[in-house]
Amino acid sequence: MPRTRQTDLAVLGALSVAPMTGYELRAAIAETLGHFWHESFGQVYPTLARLERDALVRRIGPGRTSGSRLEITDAGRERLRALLVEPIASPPPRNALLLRLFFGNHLPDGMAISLVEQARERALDHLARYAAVRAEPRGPEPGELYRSITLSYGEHLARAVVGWAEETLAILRGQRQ
Amino acid sequence: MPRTRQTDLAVLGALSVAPMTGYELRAAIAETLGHFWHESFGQVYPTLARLERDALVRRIGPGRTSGSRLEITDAGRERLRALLVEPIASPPPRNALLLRLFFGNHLPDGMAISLVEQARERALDHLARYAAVRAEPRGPEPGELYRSITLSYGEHLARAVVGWAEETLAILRGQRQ
DNA sequence: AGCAGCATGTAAGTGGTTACATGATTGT
DNA sequence: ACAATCATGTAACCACTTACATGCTGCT
Repeated sequence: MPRTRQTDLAVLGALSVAPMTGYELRAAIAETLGHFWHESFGQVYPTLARLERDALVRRIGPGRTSGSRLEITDAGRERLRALLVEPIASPPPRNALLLRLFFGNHLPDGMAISLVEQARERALDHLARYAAVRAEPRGPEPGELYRSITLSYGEHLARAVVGWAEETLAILRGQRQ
Repeated sequence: MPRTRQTDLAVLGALSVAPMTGYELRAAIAETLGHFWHESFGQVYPTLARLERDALVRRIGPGRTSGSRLEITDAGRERLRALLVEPIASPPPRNALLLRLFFGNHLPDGMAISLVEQARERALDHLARYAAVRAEPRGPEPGELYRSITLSYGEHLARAVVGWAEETLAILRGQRQ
């Protein structure tokens, strides 16, 4: 079970909400799934072409300006369900921050502290953005519960990073003198 | 600043601790950095060949059975320091679990709950492994502080996942009846 | 003699990024 | 007229995984 067709899942999932052009699709993914998913144009367009060839999506009327919107077909919805229940193949872990920190004794003075501070700041940044999203008024749409659950995941993890960073900074700063 | 040469960093870092064969190197990375880093053989050997060509590592006496150990050179140590201070280029986020959960309303009944349960279990598993590592007796080696810091990161994050999972399970189970 | 573990590599393929090229539409 | 944004794609490249091929060493 390769780690493949993840892009298909994201694309079909997004199109299951509403028909979109490739451009809108990418924007929708960046906006809505942005804090845990990413697709580039170089990935979106070839994927859409393939999905269209396999009749999982279909071209319909024009988008906002030019271009044609793509709509998910029944076969596409079926495919989406099939992809959703496939076991998750996690990519091997690769945490660049921890890799650097692990070799912290080779780091120039103060660098380790600065790395941890940056991590803390980034996490606080994320928390602020999540709070902003939470503040937006929303109706009780069907996907709303699950949107909130993914947001909550981001919040828990960001808070954990802040906690770790503050603990670690206390240790590293204590170590210095 | 491409997301490249991360493998160089991991390899040079590991060799800065002790000379190793490619095989030992890979095992050392899996053991010590295992919870936040990964290298495959198909990556390790070409990298070692390139580093040797660039005189950042050098072949020395045989390993435990056959094969030759590789030692980091002064140029290699310099390179390592240079890589360590390079800004971190994070790969775009791609969380397969959240992607599935986000489209949770397309998931068959009970599937969302099962996904969250699995995530909880995996996190508990990680915590158990971290605890085992903590229990191993260790001397106050130079890298020990930083090893502990990366472990602590793993612990904070795993606890966050457990917390999120339990909160989420309560919500999803409440929703069902 | 045979097996487990040590050791080294290559080849093919994949998923993905980045940069480039191009053009239409809308608002100012 | 011009700029910004909408829109669609391609080409080159990259890191990485997987699978395969090969052979040595030490133990039983």
